[in-house]
Amino acid sequence: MLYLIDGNSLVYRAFFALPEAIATSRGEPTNAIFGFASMLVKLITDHGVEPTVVAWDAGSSGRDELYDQYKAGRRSRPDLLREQWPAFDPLVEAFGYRNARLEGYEADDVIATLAERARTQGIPVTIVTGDRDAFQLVDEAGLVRVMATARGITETKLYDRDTVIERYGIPPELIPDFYGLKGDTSDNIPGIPGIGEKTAAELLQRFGSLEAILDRVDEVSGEKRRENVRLHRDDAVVSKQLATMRRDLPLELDLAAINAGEPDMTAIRDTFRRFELRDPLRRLEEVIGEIGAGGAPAARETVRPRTVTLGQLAALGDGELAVAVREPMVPEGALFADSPALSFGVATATEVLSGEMGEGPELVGALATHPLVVHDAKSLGSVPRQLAHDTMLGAYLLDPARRGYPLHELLEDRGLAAEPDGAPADALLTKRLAELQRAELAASGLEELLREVELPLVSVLREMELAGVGLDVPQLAEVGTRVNEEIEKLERAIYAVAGEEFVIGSPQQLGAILFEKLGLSRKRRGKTGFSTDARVLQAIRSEHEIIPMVERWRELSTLIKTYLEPLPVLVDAQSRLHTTFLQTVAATGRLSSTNPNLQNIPIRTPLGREIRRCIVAAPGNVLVCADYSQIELRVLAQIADEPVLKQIFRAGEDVHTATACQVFQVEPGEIDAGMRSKAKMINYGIAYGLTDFGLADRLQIPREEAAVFIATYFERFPKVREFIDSTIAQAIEQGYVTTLLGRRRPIPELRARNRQQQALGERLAVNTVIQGTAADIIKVAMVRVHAALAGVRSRLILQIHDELMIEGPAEEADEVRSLLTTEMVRAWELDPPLGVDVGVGENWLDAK
DNA sequence: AACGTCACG
DNA sequence: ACGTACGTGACGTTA
Repeated sequence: MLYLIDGNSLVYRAFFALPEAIATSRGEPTNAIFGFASMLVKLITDHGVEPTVVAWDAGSSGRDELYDQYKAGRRSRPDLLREQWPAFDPLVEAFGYRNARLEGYEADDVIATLAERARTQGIPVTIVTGDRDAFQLVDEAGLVRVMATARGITETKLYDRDTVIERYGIPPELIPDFYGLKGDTSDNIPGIPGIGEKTAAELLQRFGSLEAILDRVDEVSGEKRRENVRLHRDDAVVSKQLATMRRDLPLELDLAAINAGEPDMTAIRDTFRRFELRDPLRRLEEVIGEIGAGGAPAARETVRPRTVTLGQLAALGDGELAVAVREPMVPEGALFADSPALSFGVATATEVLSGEMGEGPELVGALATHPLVVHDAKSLGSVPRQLAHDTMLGAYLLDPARRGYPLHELLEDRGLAAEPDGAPADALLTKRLAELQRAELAASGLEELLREVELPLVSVLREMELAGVGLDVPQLAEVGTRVNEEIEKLERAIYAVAGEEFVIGSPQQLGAILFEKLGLSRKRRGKTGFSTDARVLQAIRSEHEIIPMVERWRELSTLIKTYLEPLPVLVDAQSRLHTTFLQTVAATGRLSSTNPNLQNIPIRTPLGREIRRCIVAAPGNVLVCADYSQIELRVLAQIADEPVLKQIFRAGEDVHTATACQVFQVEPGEIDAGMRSKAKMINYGIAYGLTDFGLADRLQIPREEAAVFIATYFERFPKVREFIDSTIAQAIEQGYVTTLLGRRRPIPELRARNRQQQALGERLAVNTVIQGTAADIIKVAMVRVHAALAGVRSRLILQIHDELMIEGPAEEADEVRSLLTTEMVRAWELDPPLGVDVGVGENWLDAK
């Protein structure tokens, strides 16, 4: 395997990722050197010593002529990095690797040229870079792969053709088209405004290339978007050229003659000691010692699958199978046909089968008689009726706070496999992973939660995603027009008052205007400067006329950019929006919603409510919306067994008003809206681990006063204090907390040495029990409601944490209303019972 | 990629 | 002395 390393990319990345404080004892900066050396060491640790070329930029880029703004936005290489620059060439040579550069060209063109030559000579290549453009070099035959830097500096992810498609939704050869559309701000590649990653991928899937999009611009959906494409077509074409790597540089370098580096340990030691890189040197000496002792990397098990057709699967009987797919496989020439092809793998008890086919649902259909084990069953498009185990859900229940659950990461953690391989191998490994998980789930008491709640929920969620929710596009467009007009006026007014034009959306530039130029009061500060967030602006509102305008601009531009512009583009032919519910993201057990997020549709401001009014039922249908009333506080009352709080709910009183009476020690008649809202803040604050400081800040009162409120709260509701204390004690003892249904969340923060982290751990422990229990309850309710809807046409379409939305024929509304209430209340039968408020309407606003 | 900001529960 | 209320997702800017 030949390694081609983009030196510039890695060095820049190391420089920006690592603190400037990394330096020699003489004060010479070494953060980039340290980072780059660490990466080289990591490569040897993971893959041994291999033939390696490191490419570098040299001289001015020929692209300057193509686009004069190219990289104009990039600041000249900071001095701290410039000082480190001379170290890299000798470092590379010490490892026994080759440096390569060509005057007038960038490192990525050198890499592209070498990768192309290697490919034609049949030499397998791994490109190591942080530059996303390089994905265009990945080839179909698997000869050229890209190892891209991930988080931190030594974490990497290996991309082959399938993983590029998984990540971007497009094959490698369309990467230049992709950046031509989307642009790349860090390289000053303009692209087309309003087109981000998702839109670029969608358009390319549909049209096949940038040129096809430009030719057939009339077919692009969305008026504004069409206009943008027409207006910026030249930018897009130039951007694509900028993003296209040159593969034909006149480089004098014979790849076949490059041997595995022979690390010159004397030179390496000298260099590492010179820059005081003790840790990387120690790691390198360890690994070189091992390799020298003959420790070759362990050979990977090869799977030899039997090739079958979909029809032949029927002959498999009815035992449990593990299934995996790789998608979408792009057929040669026919780019992204309507039904993307899949390659699949099936692992039975005794053998592994593989095949190719059209769609996930067909595969699920062919295997209908089998209990199936899958990783992320919802992503198959059709959820198996007999979903026996889902390794993604299993991993989530075992450790719900992980960043993500990619199959290969889980496998790697257990030493099962590492690099991308194929669907048959995935199927076999999914099966093994499932066996390991089953034992652990049983040991942790999580089996029932998986079997009775999370697995049945998968198909419910999939149906909700497919059903979608209606959007009144013309109405939304009308709101958008009004908002756009107002925002333009505001911008002119803001510039006039500020005395100059600036980027209002840049907190940095806004801060400079407000705090430096206009001298307004500074409140809180963050990592990069003084905060300009909504609470700060509110506090200094009366200091200058610019503030209310900026506040309004913020509100409007958020609503425009997050809802008014993107939503209409996402609707299907029936004008419906289809979200994706994520079941393994929230550490507390909640669901989340993405692409679009339908769990954060506005409601709090008048303009927000206008947007919510645009979420509508189909003609003849109505929306039935039911939400649990104060579910988290009821959960708290129940788990804490707090008699006064329970009595408030039993009596059907308004809990915030009642709390206000208790905390402020007055009669119910004396509570005004302000007191109620303060009590509300205290009620929810308690569940989140509020401090006197935090309450004081939010209520704009002295800290002492806030402390009195909190103390009074705990006097009146003493069992809440006991619940909090015992929950924290238990979390410290066990290392985790559990919810009503036994869902677990480990709280490693409690074991941290720093007190801040510990305090965070305490808040997480308490909040997770409450929020997680509420999440358990509504998940149970969803499964029950879904079952209860079997005989009618109405369907569940949304969940918003404590609220369920059903759409159906108007004549079913009464029946659905009562069924919904009943099942939601029954999800956890307690005393006093859960409260549910339900409403019906043709749009979301009216249904609440 | 990280940060700041803001939409929701 | 230090930070200060939990859980999400989306967007724009900047390094």
